[in-house]
Amino acid sequence: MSSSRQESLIDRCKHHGLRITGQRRVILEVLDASDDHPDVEELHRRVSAIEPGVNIATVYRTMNKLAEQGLIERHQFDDGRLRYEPAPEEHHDHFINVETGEVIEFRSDEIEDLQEEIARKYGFEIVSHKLELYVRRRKGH
Amino acid sequence: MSSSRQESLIDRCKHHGLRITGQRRVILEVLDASDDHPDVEELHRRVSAIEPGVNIATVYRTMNKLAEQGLIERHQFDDGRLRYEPAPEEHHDHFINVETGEVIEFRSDEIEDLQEEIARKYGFEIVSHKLELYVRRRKGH
DNA sequence: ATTGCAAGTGCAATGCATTCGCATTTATAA
DNA sequence: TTATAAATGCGAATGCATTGCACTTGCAAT
Repeated sequence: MSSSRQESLIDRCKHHGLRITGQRRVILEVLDASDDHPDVEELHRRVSAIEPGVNIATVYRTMNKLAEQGLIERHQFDDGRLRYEPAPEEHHDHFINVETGEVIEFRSDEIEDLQEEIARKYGFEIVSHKLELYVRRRKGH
Repeated sequence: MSSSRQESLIDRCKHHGLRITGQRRVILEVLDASDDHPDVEELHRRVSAIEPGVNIATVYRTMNKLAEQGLIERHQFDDGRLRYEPAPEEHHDHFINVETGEVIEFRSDEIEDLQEEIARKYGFEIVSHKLELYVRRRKGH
C-alpha cells in the first residue's frame, strides 16, 4: 500500500459524497495499491487487468473528481503526461531518474523552510510548490 | 533586454551554425526583447506585429532548434503550455503568481546547495531541476 | 556575381493526451 | 420501490504541438 493511512480511499470518497460504483471501486483499489506515479493509461491498464471493460474516459473523469476533492495528487513531469498518487499525509518532492524514468519521493524540512523564507522576502505567500530533481545514479556509489 | 549578455542571440545562432533568415531575425529580436516567459502563441503574436505572415509552425520549429542548441530555456508551468526565455547566464527558479499568472525569477544558493546535498545523500547526481513556487501576494505587505 | 544544395518555411494534415456531448445505466436517499 | 442526480460508454471534438511535402532561401564554394 502506498501510504499507511487510517482510512481507505473508498471510505474517504464516501465521506466526500462520491458514489461508489463497481468501476470506481476497482479504480480506487488500484490507486490504493500503487506505490508509484502512474499516468491514466497505466491506471487503465491496471484496472482492466482486474475488471475489463472500463472506459479510459471514466478513468480520466474519476481522476479529475478525486483531484478536485484533494483525495489524490496530480503531477506533471517532463514527459508532459498527468500522473497521480494518493494524497500523501505530508508533502514531499520528487527525484526523477532520467535514465530509468523512475520517480522517487523525498522530503526536506530545510528546503521547505527555505522556500517559505524566500517567498516571504519577496512579499509572497506560497500556495503550493513543485520541486523536481532530474537525476542519475552516481558512478561508484 | 532580458539579460545583459555580451553576445546577441543572433550572433550566438550564427556561431551554432544556424541560418539567419528574415523571419528568424525577427523571432530572435522578439526573444531578446522579452523579459517574461512567453508561450509560442504569444511569441507568434509579437513577431506578427513586426512582420506579418510568419507561420506559427515556424515559431515552433525555431524554438525547438534553439532549445536543442541550448540558446533558450523551455519551461512548462501548471497550465501545461511550453514557455521560453533566452538561456540565462546563471540558473534561477520561478515564482508563479497564481492570481495574475505573472512569472518572477529568483535564485537561492542555499537551496541549490541543499538540493545537491540531498541528491548526494540518495546516491544521485543532479542532471537538471525545476523549482516552482506558486504564490500570492501577502496581505498588508 | 552565380550557383548548388542543405536548411528553412508555409500549409495542411497528423499525432497525442485529454475533454465533452449525449444517450443510457446505476447508486443512493426518500 | 422509486425518483433523480451522478456516473458511464462511446465517439467526436479540442488544444497544443509536430510532421510531410513542395517550395523558397541563406550562404559557402566557385
